[in-house]
Amino acid sequence: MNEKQEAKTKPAMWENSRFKNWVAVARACHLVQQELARQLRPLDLKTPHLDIMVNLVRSAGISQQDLARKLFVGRSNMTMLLPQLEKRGLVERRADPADKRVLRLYLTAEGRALADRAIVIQAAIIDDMMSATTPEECEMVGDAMRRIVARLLEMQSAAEETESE
Amino acid sequence: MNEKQEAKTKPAMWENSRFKNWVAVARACHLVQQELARQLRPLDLKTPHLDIMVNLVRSAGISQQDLARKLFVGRSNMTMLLPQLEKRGLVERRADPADKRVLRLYLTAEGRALADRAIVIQAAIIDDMMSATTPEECEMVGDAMRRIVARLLEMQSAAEETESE
DNA sequence: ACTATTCTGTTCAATATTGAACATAAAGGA
DNA sequence: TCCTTTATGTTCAATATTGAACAGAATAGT
Repeated sequence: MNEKQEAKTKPAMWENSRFKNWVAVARACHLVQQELARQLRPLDLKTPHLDIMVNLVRSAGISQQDLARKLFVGRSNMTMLLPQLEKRGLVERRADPADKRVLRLYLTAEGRALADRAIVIQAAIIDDMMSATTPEECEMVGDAMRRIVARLLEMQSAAEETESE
Repeated sequence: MNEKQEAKTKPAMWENSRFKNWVAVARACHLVQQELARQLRPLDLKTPHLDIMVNLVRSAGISQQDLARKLFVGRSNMTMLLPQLEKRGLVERRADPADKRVLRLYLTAEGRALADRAIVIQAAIIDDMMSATTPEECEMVGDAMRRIVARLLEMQSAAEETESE
């Protein structure tokens, strides 16, 4: 009831606690990205590159498509970014003999070494800022976010179905 | 083989609960942005435009610089985006008579009307996904995030000082 | 009053990201 | 087998974002 009223009446949107609290989440995300970008500058890495490399550490041999899906970005984005990393000798793309369409991705030794250094930096930032929470809070935030992600993925699938119809 | 190497070199960064939980936060933010962008498409609005207009609803007459600071983006970003909104007749930029450097920003009636429609959409998404949390959780997430933001702003100021020195 | 410094907004080049259209490879159905 | 559909990666144009360098206006120190 309260929520429905708020949704209709314009002025009190900022006192909607869900709205207000989410704004804080978005702000935090934005600032983390900026801080990470700043600290990665000496390594000549941008955050999207790090995202890719982090995933390759865990999922060597993944295809570009699957990597894009994991990162929630478009395939074309991978097509743009991966050749850069390949030219720097950080990533290797090997054709899959079984399916000639797919390119399988691997970190080189150099890529792995750089990824390790970058991950240390990223973990340090996260560790620092998350020390503003108690372990219980941190866990609860994570749980809540995983449920929210699940809900958003539902919305996403629903939208895709509606669109294809 | 590959997995054993991982376990040795990196003592499982992925099991660091702070890291893991933050990943969920980042994923949620990313997906919200996408869902919002999709639902704003019919209004021909992008999320950065909405961010600007939302802030102008609350802070009419703000300067470009102050707006950029509120949004944690560069001044040049405002210089790029605002003329677009001005040409569409959604935003007005008036020179400040007291200080000839600054441009003060206002929503037009049309801009206000469009902002209202967009805000309803945004609030609906947030309301939907945050319904995956209890009110207590939602409040706790907000509190934790505000502390994290404060910590990140400290890091930011520290970095700026170090740089200027 | 004058100079140096700071502040506001702009320009510009570089990069990230997206969606649509495309080409090729694989899979499925008749 | 042949045709249709689906999947993977690429190309391309459009847009967002940034940081550095800049011009003009205001401020402070002298």
